Amino acid sequence: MDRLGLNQIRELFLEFFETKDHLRLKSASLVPEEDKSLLLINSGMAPLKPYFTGQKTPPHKRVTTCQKCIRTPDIEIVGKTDRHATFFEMLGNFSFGDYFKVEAIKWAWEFCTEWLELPSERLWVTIYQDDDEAFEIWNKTIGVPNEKIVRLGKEDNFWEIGVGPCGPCSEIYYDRGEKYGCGNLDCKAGCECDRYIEFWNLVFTQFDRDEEGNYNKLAHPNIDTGMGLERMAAVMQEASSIFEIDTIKRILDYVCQLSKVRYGKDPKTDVSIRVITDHIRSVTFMVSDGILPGNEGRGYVLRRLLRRAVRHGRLLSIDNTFLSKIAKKVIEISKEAYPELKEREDYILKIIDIEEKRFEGTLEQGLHILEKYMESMESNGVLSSEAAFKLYDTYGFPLDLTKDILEEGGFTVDEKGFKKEMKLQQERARTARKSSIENGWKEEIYSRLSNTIKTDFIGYDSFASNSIIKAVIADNKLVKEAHKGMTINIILDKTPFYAESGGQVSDTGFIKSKNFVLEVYDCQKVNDEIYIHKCNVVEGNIKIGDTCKAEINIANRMATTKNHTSTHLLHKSLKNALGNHVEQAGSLVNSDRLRFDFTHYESLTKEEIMKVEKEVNEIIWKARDVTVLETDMETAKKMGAMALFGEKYGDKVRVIKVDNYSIELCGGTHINNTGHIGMFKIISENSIAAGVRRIEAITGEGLYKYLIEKENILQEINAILKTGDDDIVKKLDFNVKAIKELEKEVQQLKNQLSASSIDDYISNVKEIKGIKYLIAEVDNKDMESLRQLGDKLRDKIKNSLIVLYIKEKDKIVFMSMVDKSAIESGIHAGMFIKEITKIGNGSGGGRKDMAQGGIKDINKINQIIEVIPSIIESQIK
RNA sequence: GGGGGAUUAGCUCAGUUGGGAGAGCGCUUGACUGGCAGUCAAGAGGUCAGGGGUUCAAGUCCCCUAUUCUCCA
Repeated sequence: MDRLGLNQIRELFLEFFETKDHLRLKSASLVPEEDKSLLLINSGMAPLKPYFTGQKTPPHKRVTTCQKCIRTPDIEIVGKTDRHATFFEMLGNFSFGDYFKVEAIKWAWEFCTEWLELPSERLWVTIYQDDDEAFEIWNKTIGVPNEKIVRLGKEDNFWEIGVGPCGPCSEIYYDRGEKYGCGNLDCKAGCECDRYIEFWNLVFTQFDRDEEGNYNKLAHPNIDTGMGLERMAAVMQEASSIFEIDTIKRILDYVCQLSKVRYGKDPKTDVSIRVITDHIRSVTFMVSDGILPGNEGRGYVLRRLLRRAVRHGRLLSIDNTFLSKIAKKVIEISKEAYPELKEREDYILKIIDIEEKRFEGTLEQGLHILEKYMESMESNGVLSSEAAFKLYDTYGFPLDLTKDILEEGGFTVDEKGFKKEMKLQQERARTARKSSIENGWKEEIYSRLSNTIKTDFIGYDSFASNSIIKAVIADNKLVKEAHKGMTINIILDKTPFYAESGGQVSDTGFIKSKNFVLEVYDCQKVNDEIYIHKCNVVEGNIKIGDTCKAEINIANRMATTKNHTSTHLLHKSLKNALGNHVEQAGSLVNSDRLRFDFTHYESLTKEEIMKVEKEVNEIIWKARDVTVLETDMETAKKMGAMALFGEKYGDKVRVIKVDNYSIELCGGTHINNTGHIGMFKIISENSIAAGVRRIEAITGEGLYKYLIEKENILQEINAILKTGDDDIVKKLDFNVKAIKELEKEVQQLKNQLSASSIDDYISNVKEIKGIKYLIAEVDNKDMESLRQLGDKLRDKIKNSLIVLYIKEKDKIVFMSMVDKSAIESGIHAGMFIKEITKIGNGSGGGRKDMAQGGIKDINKINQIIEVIPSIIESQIK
């Protein structure tokens, strides 16, 4: 047995199954394409599901893959054990209704013993307890001795998930030798201890479980096998943990080199080293598949992995940003099998860097808050679970960090309470999810249809077609006919209607015959094979088999088409202006405008926007030719075509080429010369998520309308300001300045006015028990000037209580001020206002020296004036 | 999808039971000054995210919306 490297084993496996007439497929993206039930690809067969369920026809009946996978449920354990990892690769061979048990078992054995040269005496197998067929093959055909075939129950060796295809499994184990064993007499394959390691699982999908729980035999059973590449490598290299496998070890060593911490010295730091080693692999691959750190879904998984890695980096006292350096190592090691890593290297490193820096900000904020908490804590105090949880939940500050810092200050934290809060939070989320999970499965009807009907799309060249109605669907059921007033879905044999995809909205239009008129408001496609026209029956009756004329709204299509070609120009121009890290992250193209989301780490400057806009317009004005050609993926890539993250491309791809400027894969509709676009204008630029910007732009007729709108506004302004376009800015500037100056002047005059009238007010001052008091109505004043007047009066009159009021339509507002010496005598403005406003059915309050209040019953003002002396008297000490 | 925060001057942020919008930095002006963020003084700068409500009175309380951060799924 050779000590094969991980990369060698992968290649051997794929080659082996190629010799058995398997088609080698590239690893699918970690982002599931059509499976909404899955967050991330977590097994080798996950991306092939549609082939197993019959939804899609596989390109070949025998397939072999090496699939990148991510699993995070055990994230807390990773680093603490030898085997757990969030990222792993799964080798698999698959049969879609072709070969079955005999071949699957035979080839698995052949590969292990002849290609990998594993000694057969070390191999054990397990089977499902009732699967005698598998036993016969292992025992009779292969020659595995009776005692090395272990029968296991449903829990271990029967694969099923709810309803659907399922079946028994058979696993192959490797015996690492007695020294790893538990010593029990009945220790054998399947034992919990570390002696027997399972590395290959063969699933024989031979049943279909229905809703009543019956297992119905499948006419064409499938084979689905999975072999953990890391586990296999561990066996081949006699590694005691996955972290000692050649490729992974290189990453681990690099972590040690960066942190200057030796591996194997301290169990605590070892955990951190392993966590970083594992997590960075997940992070690098996730980013390369277009996932961005965020607050939900996959983005959140990514963020959590990345931040955990940073956190452990700090535990190793790495204090500068380091993750992207390790990511670079990952790329270097895995680029042969996953060329997308190298292709997007700059981008991947940039995104990781940004997120790591962002996390630093989060930590700083949390630290600030924690310090505040600590200031108000007694020595040896315990931080409440609420406070700790809030730090974690709201500010993203890790608990272990909270603990460490508290410890340094001699404090502790209520961890039990924290866990309780965490549980509550999880339950809240779970119950909320349950109530929203009940949709889906409605598309099933179309998946079945796609086996019998196909729609021919002719809309690239024509706007109308003579078609035949192949299916009519109403209320999610197939019907034979429909009539006026119904909302139905129609499938045609051929159609000019573009179905929504690649961001471009669907065509609208009409389907007509002498018997009926249908208005098409939307068009969607299923499996790229059937086009579903959503329509209202405007007139007449329609039935299957009718011939008809399908016509799209041409003006709409043309406007949309212009916007779509502009989107390509924008994409290229952004790359030119900002750099190669710019990747499309979403787009919407309709007849009104285009919306383009792309990865970029900061807002665009005005200059950048203008530069981008100008470049696009120059291509338009130079009237460059746009050509479309169909080719295969290989050739397209060689031509340098930009392809999108997560976008699925078939064997044949369309390449849209704008002269020598832009070249991009795209299934949308395009004009044949950029001149038709007329003109291009960016109307907004903003952020929609961390690291993702959104640009909205308009072209052609839409832009013309936009200009007219702006012109109208300008004319209105001109009319109001009585100026022409040339002077408008000057005039407006002048007016704004003039208004400010006038306001100032008014304020000054008001002050002067009240100053001059101050003497009048003073002449009305009365006195009781040594306290001078004044109550006066003030005209045409706001609260601000009331206060200023009050200030002045109070400063002028010693030992005083000032009460000023404004009469409004249905209320009176009071303001009261008391000077320092009067306060010493016991006068309290707040209490005073409370007393007098009570009389007039109002309320109020404030401080000793200043208070406000109001009444609703304005007739009570005289009564209030009368009682003032007695209130003052009662307050004097 | 669910929960918890945040949004106040150009920037970083204070703002007590609701009662007079603030600090530091930056900016402008002036004076002083051979020093590493020079010193001192004066000044400009605010739709307290937007909208609605409660109240005599809302930056502050309640509701909605937007943006953003964060946790959970």
